[in-house]
Amino acid sequence: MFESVTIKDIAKALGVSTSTVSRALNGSYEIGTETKKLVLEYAEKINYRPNPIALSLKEQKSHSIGVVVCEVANDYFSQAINGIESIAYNRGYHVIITQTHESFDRESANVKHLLSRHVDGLLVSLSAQTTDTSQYKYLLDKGFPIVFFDRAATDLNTHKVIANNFKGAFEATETLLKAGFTKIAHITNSNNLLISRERLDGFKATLEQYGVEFNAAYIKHCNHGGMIRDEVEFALKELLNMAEPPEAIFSGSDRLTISCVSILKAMGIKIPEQLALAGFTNSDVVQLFDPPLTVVRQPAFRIGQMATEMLIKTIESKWPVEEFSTEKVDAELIVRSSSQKI
Amino acid sequence: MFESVTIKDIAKALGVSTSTVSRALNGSYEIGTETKKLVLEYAEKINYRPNPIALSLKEQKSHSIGVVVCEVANDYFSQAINGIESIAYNRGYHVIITQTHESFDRESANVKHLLSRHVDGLLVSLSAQTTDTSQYKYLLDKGFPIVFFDRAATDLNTHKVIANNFKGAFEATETLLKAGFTKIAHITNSNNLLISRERLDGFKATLEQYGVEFNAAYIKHCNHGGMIRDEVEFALKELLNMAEPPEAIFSGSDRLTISCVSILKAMGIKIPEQLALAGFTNSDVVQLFDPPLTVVRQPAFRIGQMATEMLIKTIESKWPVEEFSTEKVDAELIVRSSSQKI
DNA sequence: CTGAAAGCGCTAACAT
DNA sequence: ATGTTAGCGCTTTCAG
Repeated sequence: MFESVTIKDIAKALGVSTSTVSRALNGSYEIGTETKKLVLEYAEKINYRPNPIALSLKEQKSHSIGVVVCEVANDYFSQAINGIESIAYNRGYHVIITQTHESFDRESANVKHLLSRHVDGLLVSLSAQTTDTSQYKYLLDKGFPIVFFDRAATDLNTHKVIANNFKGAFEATETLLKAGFTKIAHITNSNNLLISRERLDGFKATLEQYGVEFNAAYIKHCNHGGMIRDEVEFALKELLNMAEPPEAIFSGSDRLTISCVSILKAMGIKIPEQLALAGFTNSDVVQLFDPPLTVVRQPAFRIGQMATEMLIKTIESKWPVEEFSTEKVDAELIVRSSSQKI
Repeated sequence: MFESVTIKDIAKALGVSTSTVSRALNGSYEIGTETKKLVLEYAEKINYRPNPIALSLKEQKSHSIGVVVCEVANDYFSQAINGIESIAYNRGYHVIITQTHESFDRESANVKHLLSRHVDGLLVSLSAQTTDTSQYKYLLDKGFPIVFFDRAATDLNTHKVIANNFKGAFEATETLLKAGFTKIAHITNSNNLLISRERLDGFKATLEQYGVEFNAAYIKHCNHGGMIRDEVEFALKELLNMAEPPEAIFSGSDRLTISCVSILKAMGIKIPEQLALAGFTNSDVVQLFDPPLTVVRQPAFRIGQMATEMLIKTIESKWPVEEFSTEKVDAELIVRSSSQKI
């Protein structure tokens, strides 16, 4: 490896012991002011940097946190990672990112891999396929710090940071209703995901409040979260081929919203004339779409930051954490023309 | 830390020495078949995983690679990181990502931070502000492995993976010329970046080949690479206020292309009727724009993979690497309506 | 074929 | 106030 200065080099150069150097560097009181100054100056001069690996071995901490997301190349997650990174960096942690590609097996393998790397804690957003959360339960029971963000597990007692999905879905549905649509379909991610269930609940609640009857045939679950285009296309075609096809769609995830636009365009369906659309997405370019999209945008950066703050707090807590909190942050509805009645 | 099984536990349980266990685990030949089997089985049974931190300390290798990019929340870089991750994961390396936000100071700090973390090598894409590459020179001279991707330094002798920027720019300009535009402006990133210079060269070469005179006033450099919207807006306004304003724009980066569309829309300028557009971007949703965008798309995922393969090869090379190669990969021109003459 | 011991860089008792 | 030493988990001479 690229050679570097050790505490031993300093000790030798100054004719003191390594422990003296260590004490000086760590600002211990039981050391002479003179010696301390000497060591500090010399260390500065030769640009000494403690070896984090040695520290990790000693402290049994790696100062790294593992991140599990479905994919990096996704507006929501890349923004969240940006937030995670910003906090972790400042707190001296580094971030190891892994992707599940919505597969439970990949997710399990990633968690194992991260643990074998001795990460100090985990920031996870479940894959769409995941129903078995026992590996997390096992870890949490042992006191291992885990914070879920966005896609949390319902049955696990730990810190969570999630968007107010119910409210976001409510507002999106409401804007569609207010625009004059009553036959509204909802295309959403796997029902395994809590976010899907919450968004569906928000959707239903809005209909109820506005006195519109709920039609179960208008709900389509895409279990791969839009990763498979055919799945979305199939759902869309089924909806359009109904005796009474919907007039509007509320889509429940980043990828689904984009897929819907893409597929409808390819099919020659005009938005919003033939089918209006409002959906969750964190893409910042949807106002440039044809038509500009009405979206629910989550504060992904902030969510990443909050989750990381909670995780580091848990990691650095002296006592086993027993009290867990769930932070809920509001998503923002941005109304544009895709949800307007022409 | 979350407890884990060590070689010592196995040794104790089996009544052998730690070195025997180590040898068995590492498939050394100087060990009895019986003992070996015993150890292997027991290790398997109790799910033993070697401590990577201890290994790192011993081997003086961290099995991690540092990545320096301007930002994660950018289509090009998130795709590249995806590629980096895919290779690194398979080769047992983990990836530490840092962002410069186009600032030289952040870049320097990130490199220092990564080094203090003892990464085994660096994958870097320079910030738009960077002109001083002496820190990399210093490291390279010491034999430290660095691979540049996308935004490489000209004066440094090391591995590089870049897109064929000249060709990409040539084709984009050509499609504009063939559509019938002759007054073409070029908005690009800081001239500090080699990619900017190569793209400008490609632009000039096309004009020359098609016998169109080059007009220096049609070249606008945005030194913050589109991070600052006003900068792009100012450039665009200057162009439009010229006595002979351009009929088309060729934009030289992801962020600039998107910014141009966004600003022109806000200004009420119709694309391509009033101003046609073709530009570099890796966004996968630009065909949904109004109008669908003509773009040069780079194989970012592949570039990330190649750079990582080269880096790991260099890291694991027994002998100091003296021969460096520059891999050039083709970008793809995708023609859509933003570059058509109406 | 196997065990003992040193050492990677650092900290923290435990001496002096 | 400073030095000595052990130990974190592992590999690797060096003995036997």
